[in-house]
Amino acid sequence: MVDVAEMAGVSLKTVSRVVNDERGVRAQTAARVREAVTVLGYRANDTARNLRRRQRPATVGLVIEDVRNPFYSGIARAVEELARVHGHMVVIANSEEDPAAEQKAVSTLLERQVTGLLIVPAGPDHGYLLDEIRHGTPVVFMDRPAQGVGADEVLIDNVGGARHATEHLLAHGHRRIGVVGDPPTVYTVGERVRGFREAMAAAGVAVDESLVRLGGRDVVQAETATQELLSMAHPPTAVFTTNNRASIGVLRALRGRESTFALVGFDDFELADMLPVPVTVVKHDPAQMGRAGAELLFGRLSGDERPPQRIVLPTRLVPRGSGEIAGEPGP
Amino acid sequence: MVDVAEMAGVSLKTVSRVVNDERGVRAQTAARVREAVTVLGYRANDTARNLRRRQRPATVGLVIEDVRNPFYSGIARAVEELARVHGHMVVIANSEEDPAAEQKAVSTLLERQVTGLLIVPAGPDHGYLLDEIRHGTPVVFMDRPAQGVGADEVLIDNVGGARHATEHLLAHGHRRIGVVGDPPTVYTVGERVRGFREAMAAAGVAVDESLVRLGGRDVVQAETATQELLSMAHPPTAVFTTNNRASIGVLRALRGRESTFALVGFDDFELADMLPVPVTVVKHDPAQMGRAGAELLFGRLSGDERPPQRIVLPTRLVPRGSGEIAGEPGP
DNA sequence: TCAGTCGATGACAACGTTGTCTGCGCGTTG
DNA sequence: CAACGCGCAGACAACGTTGTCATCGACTGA
Repeated sequence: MVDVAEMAGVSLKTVSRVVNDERGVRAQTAARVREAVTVLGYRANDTARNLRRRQRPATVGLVIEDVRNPFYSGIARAVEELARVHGHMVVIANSEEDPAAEQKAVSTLLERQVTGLLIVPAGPDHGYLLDEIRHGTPVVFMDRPAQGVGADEVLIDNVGGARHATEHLLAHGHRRIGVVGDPPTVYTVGERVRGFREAMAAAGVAVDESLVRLGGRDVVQAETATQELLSMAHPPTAVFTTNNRASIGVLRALRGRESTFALVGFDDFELADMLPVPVTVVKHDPAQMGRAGAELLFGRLSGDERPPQRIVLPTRLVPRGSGEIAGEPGP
Repeated sequence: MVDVAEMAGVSLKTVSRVVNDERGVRAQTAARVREAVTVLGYRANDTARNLRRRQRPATVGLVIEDVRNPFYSGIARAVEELARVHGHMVVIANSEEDPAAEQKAVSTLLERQVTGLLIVPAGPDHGYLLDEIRHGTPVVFMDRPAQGVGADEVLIDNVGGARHATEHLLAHGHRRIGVVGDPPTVYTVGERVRGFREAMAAAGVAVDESLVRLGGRDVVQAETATQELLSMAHPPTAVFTTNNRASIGVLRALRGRESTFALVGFDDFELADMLPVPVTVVKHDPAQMGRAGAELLFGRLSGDERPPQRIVLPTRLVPRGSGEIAGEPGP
């Protein structure tokens, strides 16, 4: 900047005025400055500018489990789009569902002075964010609520979606319905299992606990769980999967087997409709979640002072075939 | 920080020493400072620290086309992992294959003082980065080379992969082979089409240009192109797709049709092996590309002064069925 | 003609840190 | 006992900007 000022024969402040498009500089002077800027390849230093202006870098932090999961990349994309509109960039951190990693990421993000945080919580407690939130850093939790903090949340109707899925299977005569998915300690899984149990109870059907296989964290573990189910003396006639990874694991286990079962999965996934038996799913829109979260965040940044909001997004059952396989005739 | 200093009854510098784990502070004093830090919820201001230390925020910029494409999210994830190891965060920008958007993103990233840039180039010319690179900001181009700049590049063996794909189809008797994909102005598409033509020429088979349908940018357009191919008087007996989006478009168009053709697609994709006719693909590893790019970048940051490197990653043909459909007997 | 005004520009300080240098008190050494 | 070294702590300046205020010349209007 000093070089530019010297070359243009003006003061630092005038250069500052020109690069910031402030008024009060003669056109001729401005032109001289601009020339020097291009010649010297000067670029304003955002760090110094932010320090001086006592503002934070226009960056929001997004903490998710894994970008490779289409659910999260859908969220990430939507957040990025809205952020761009608001002149912000997005820093993505993968928590890998590990509370320690999440906390580490959040803390680094905070030191980096991000203006706001969008978090898919992995840890059980977010009290450690209380101070930050009180100090004015807006935080929005997505997909799962946070414990120990009052903050904006964007969730989906997990219980309702799971209930619909289960009712769908029940309607097709199924009574021995299994569940395959992640550990029930994961909020969404817990809720979805709850929806499943509610629907079963409402139909007066007892849940055979040996058919509930929760705990796998990836496709392979879901596959293994399914193989175990299939090799039981009385295998289930239908299965509800708690998320897209589990659905795919189940499908892999099912492939080539003669024995099969009906399936309804939570989360839609690409090509679900193109498989030999198209997969019936509980669909929802990751982009909608990302948008809603980002909107809340930027709303807070522009002065929205309402009490913490909770947005619950709808789900929709998309029947495609795999859930319509008939079970044994009911009693 | 002043508050902390006051509360602990020490000078600013001593607080600084404590939070930075510098030696030269009595244990007792340090404890007092640390207490004040927790009580007041003090967090070091990275902006000011970076300014003072004349260093840039430990952040790398990643410019890709769209995180939702598994190819890019695979890259993103690998980059993030390596970045974390090096204490860096990753800012992701989606260029949407638009040169203007790319340049805008790069420029913002640069103002943000990122320490390095990983770019999947959308624009044809990257001369505008020359200055930056000369000024010491390391830039690595991924998936496509950059014009007008000497910088590190990580590519895949597009020509070789496409040649293998084509040879595979030729070996199964196909002569009327079509191509569906993005505009050939996209570097990778151009290269893959080149590989296709080379293999055809080597086999002495003329390319029927009416079967080459390049220009679609998404699944839907590939689907349309395929429908056009299928409704021709002499439809192709096989098709080579230049990327995963195109492959999926083709598959969608093919579904439910009686008429079909053999297919080999560039890029692997999830569930490709689970479809009614498992899809033969030219496979490569996005994570490997992300890692290689990030390794180059961090190498530069730690003083690697070699001339610009070009890494070319291998591809592998994975026969799954869709490419093994027999064509008309050759002459 | 002269006070008053306005537009253009610059001097200076400050943003929150940290590197450098200095100072103090105490223990060691010849 | 003087000289020295060492551990600990603080004063000060500077990182690259920009907000504030001052300055200066020219122009306006009575």
